[in-house]
Amino acid sequence: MTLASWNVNSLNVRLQHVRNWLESNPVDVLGIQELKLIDEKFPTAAFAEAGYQTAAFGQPTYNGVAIAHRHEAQDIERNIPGYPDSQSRVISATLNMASTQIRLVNAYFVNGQEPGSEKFAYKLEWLAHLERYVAEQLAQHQHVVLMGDFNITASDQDSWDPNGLKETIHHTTIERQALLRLLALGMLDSFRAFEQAEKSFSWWDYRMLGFQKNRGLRIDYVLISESLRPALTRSWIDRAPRKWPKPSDHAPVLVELDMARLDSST
DNA sequence: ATGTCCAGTATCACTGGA
Repeated sequence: MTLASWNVNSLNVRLQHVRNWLESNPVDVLGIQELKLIDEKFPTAAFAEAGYQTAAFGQPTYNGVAIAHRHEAQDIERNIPGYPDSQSRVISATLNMASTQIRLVNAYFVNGQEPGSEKFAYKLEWLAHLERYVAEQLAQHQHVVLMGDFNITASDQDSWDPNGLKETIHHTTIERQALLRLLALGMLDSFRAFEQAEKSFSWWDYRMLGFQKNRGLRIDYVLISESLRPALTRSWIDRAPRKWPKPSDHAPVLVELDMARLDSST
């Protein structure tokens, strides 16, 4: 099965891109971030026509996340229990496969704007609650996937200019430590499980010819629980939609799992 | 530090993104 994560930067504007992309990339699951629309405006019918059920968690103007899935899903959860948040950033679902289940957490991490700002404090607080939430998911579910727009570069190799941007937003030590703590819970950065080209990024600034010059960041991830490592066969970033007219500034990140490789006897 | 590019609001200038 194939899972993908994509920050579409307004589903209103990008719906046709998503439909076109799903047509040539008929993934089993797509986690979407930055819907920028309310639930009443979520294009349920368009996804149904494409063969996907959906669970959405929107809000006016900003944020918003959704899961489009071909398999049956249950136990939909919105945001982080125990952490009241007016911003719609997390949606989770349990996906039923033939013989097993995957708990999927799709998240739009806080941007944080600038270290030291109020928004940065919110980012760190949100990250702490997410860590607790993922730990709970791992305790309750055999297989867990955490995907989304993390708004953090995991290391210098995930930035086009790690020296010039040292300790700026997405590059600070404290953000990276938060991401490392997520991994330390027993999650794997699926992209780095394979050899990848240097300067592989998932986001490029609209300005200053960012994409043409490949001045980007890798800030979109699909983390899988260690339990799924035997099933991991491929992980990649699809840069193609970033070349389309009026693109999202993010590219989809994909993971391929061969669930048949999991030893169900253990 | 600043400019620059994009989306949304009910605009004609602002916030927020990253």
